[in-house]
Amino acid sequence: MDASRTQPPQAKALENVSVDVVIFTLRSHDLQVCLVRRDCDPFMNYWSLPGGAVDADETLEAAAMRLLHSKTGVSDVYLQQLYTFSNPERDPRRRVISVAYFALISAEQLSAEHLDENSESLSWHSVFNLPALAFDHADIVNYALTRLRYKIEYSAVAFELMPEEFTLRELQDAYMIILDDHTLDKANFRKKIREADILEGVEGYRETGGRPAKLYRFRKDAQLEVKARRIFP
Amino acid sequence: MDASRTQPPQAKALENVSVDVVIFTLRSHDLQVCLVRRDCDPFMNYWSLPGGAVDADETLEAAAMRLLHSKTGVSDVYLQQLYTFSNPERDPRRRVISVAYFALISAEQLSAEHLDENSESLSWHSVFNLPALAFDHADIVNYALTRLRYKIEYSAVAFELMPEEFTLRELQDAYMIILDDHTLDKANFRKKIREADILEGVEGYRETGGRPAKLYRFRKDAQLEVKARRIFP
DNA sequence: TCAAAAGTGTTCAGCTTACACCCATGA
DNA sequence: TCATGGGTGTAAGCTGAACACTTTTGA
Repeated sequence: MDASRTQPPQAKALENVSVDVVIFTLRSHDLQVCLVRRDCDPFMNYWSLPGGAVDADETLEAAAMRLLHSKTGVSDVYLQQLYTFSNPERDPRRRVISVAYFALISAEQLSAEHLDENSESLSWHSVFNLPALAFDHADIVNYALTRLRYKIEYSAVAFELMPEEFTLRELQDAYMIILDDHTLDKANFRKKIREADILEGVEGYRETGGRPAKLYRFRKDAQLEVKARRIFP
Repeated sequence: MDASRTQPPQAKALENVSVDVVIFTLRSHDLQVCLVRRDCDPFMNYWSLPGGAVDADETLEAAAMRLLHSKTGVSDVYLQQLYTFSNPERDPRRRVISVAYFALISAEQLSAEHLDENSESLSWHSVFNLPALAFDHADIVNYALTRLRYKIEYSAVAFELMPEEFTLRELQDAYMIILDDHTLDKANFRKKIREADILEGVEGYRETGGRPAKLYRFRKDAQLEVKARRIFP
């Protein structure tokens, strides 16, 4: 979407195609998406998803990755195609179909500058309390959230949102926040993770209010399987 | 794909976007896809998926439906977006991204003329024995098949491939053909279908080699839920 | 009365769910 | 020693797989 702003139309960009990216992260016990504020019409001053044009010689995924990097400073990110939106009226200026992607970034990966809360043009918003969004971007975010929730049940994508090292409680919190279901049973959750055989213990413990919690990280070799293998039965 | 052949580029068609449709049907104990033979370069004489350009004022889904109707004479069909393919080299002539859809049609819906086996330009091929396909169409078919197999496990899409009335054995055969797994247990399959509560009995029986089989049809009100509800646990 | 296919009931293993309990730490 | 949160074991219940069995037809 909105190719003209983030990247002026060039001879070498595709005319009727754009890419929008729903970038999720977990911050302060909340699932948040990256939004940018529009500085021109239509939808001036509305928040919208990061989006832009596709170069003539790049894949859609490369375009999404490029955008992601320009907005967050991060590369090497989990990125997946979501859906292609094509309502002819979705952009009032001209016909643009938008290929939506969703990305998962851990808060750890985000550098301080990109996390600056006071930025006028880019900030992170709770998916549970979104402002009015430009174009059909509210639909896109909702769909991305639905897909994330499905995916988390059978694959290990949740780890893409976790820091390098984490406790089992922190992982369970992540699941509960994403699913918006805070009733998961601790013992059963741990058993499920143990049987999936995707974690390995690391040295050290996290200080908590009570007994210190063991730290884990994602097994490197399991990480490679994330996109392919079905982790949970 | 291949916008230039099935529909000459017009001022009102999108330049860099096309739609390809993987049309599945069940015929003679086989899962088949509809293919058209190319009559010009590139990939002259290769088989390819039905595809075409998108008009400036129609959605991608409408374009896919229009194509589907022109090739099969059928409307009111199960149609779902699959994936958007964007490799810059996928069409050697120019940059075209292709939004792939998959459609499910029962053999009953297809009129005799469209089923003509001897047609030089359009015919149905077993997914288990495909010819070499033009462009990246083999990838598209494979991906569609994977998705169909997933979907059949938790939703009622298989019914889209069945005739109006059918026996439980015929339904089980459909599942086994699609999954390419001919070991499903009869009793367990029937129990699963019964518990899903999506069928209703109709008058009459199908003559078979042994005891006649009761005929069923899909419950009309359940049909509305197909796209939304998760039928199987 | 036998073959063929429809249709049903029952057992057993494995998994999920719920819940109770113990452990380690700091105040 | 008590509150807090980490960590584990187990019994009950449910689900799915395997299989044996009965029923109804035509030859």
